[in-house]
Amino acid sequence: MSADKIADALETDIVGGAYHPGEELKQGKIADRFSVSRIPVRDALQLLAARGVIELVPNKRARVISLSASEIDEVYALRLLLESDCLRQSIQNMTDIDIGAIERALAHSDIDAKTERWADSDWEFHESLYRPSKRPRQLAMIESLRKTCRIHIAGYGILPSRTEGWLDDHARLLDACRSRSENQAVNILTRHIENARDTLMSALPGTDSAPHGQA
Amino acid sequence: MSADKIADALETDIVGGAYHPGEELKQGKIADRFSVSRIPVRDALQLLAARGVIELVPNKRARVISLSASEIDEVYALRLLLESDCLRQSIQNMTDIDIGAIERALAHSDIDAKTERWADSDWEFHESLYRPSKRPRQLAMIESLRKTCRIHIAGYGILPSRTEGWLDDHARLLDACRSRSENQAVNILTRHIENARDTLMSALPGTDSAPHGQA
DNA sequence: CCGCCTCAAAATGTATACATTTATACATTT
DNA sequence: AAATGTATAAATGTATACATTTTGAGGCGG
Repeated sequence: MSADKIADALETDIVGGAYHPGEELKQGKIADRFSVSRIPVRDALQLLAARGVIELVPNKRARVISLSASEIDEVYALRLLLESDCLRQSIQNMTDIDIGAIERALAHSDIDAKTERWADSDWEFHESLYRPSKRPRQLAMIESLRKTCRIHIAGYGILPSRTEGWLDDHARLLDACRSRSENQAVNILTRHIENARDTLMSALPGTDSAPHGQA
Repeated sequence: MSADKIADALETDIVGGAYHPGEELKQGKIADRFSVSRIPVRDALQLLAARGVIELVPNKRARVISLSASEIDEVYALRLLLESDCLRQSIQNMTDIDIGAIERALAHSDIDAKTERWADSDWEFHESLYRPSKRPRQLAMIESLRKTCRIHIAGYGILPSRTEGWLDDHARLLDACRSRSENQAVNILTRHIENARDTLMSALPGTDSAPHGQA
């Protein structure tokens, strides 16, 4: 098993909530688990650090990222900026074929609602929304920021209780795309993301139910 | 010499134009140069890949990034989005102390105009503009995108011939900050960045003087 | 003359062994 | 008992040696 595969496996575990934010990853343990030496494990950890999944300080143990409230707030501000712009670009380029792909992604996420695959399907839907923008780098940034959020959501055990509301947002986003209503789509998306932000913020350890307060 | 230092030294060389886009970096050569084994060199290369300075594919040689015209176009689109937003946030938080820091950075970049230190001073000025935004993550993204541009500018041997115009833009940006004119500042910044983009695009190998054409 | 295959040289990937740094537990002191 | 210093254990960083993959040159055939 090579560094890439190890990184992918670890990332799946981390975004799935098997490790919570701040938890340590020891090279030796991981090497044993995958039956390799520590060298490819080190490479894998570097890759995860590059993807923003773990934090790596020389001579210290690797840790799953753990963001403060204000850091999470900035991440969501960046998501609002990048995803809104991406959606605008996307709608401007959107063909009927793209609409079809979004419809399929919506149906798929409908099936996976309330299951453990929800997060994956949710991302697939948004990716289908953003892909027509033809902005691969921007899309990668968005995916990375979303992964950051997901690690915290999974790590703090936030259940997908509001899945219905989110599915509803998705359906309305699709409608806005069908009619090429840029502003309407961006409005829906903005509320969608702000909603997710507040859900996460109020579940943060230390802050008890303070939806978007201090910064 | 450890991985961090090696990465920093290599990055300085690359953004300084010692390597041009697409050029190969061989682990063995670098290891000899710094009198270490290939292990810390590999770590350094991973760090540079994480910073977006080189491209790293398993079993292949490391290469300095080399972006196509459309990729560079996307990078500038992202810069326009992120830097404009950052400047707005910054001006909203800006104190007189911050203004003073911008004034000093402007004076410093004035001194370094037309020297090889221009690029560093230019970044210092923009950093002083953006720092009051209190968006460290957004600032890091901007710095990374700018570094990407700088690698290509340096690698294709674009001389700082238009430095006076850019210094003028900086002075006008400072004025706009003094009067807290968000829109005016963003307008100046937008033209400033678009100007730099067109300068780079028309110097790209393969495209001869086509300022912002196909995408 | 161009394209393709083969094979040796070179570069990257990995395991093992060892050095260095960090962390934990324990004893000591106040 | 709390705080501090020290020693032992554990984890990370690096060098060397070897396996694997890529690459590039040369020869072969079209």
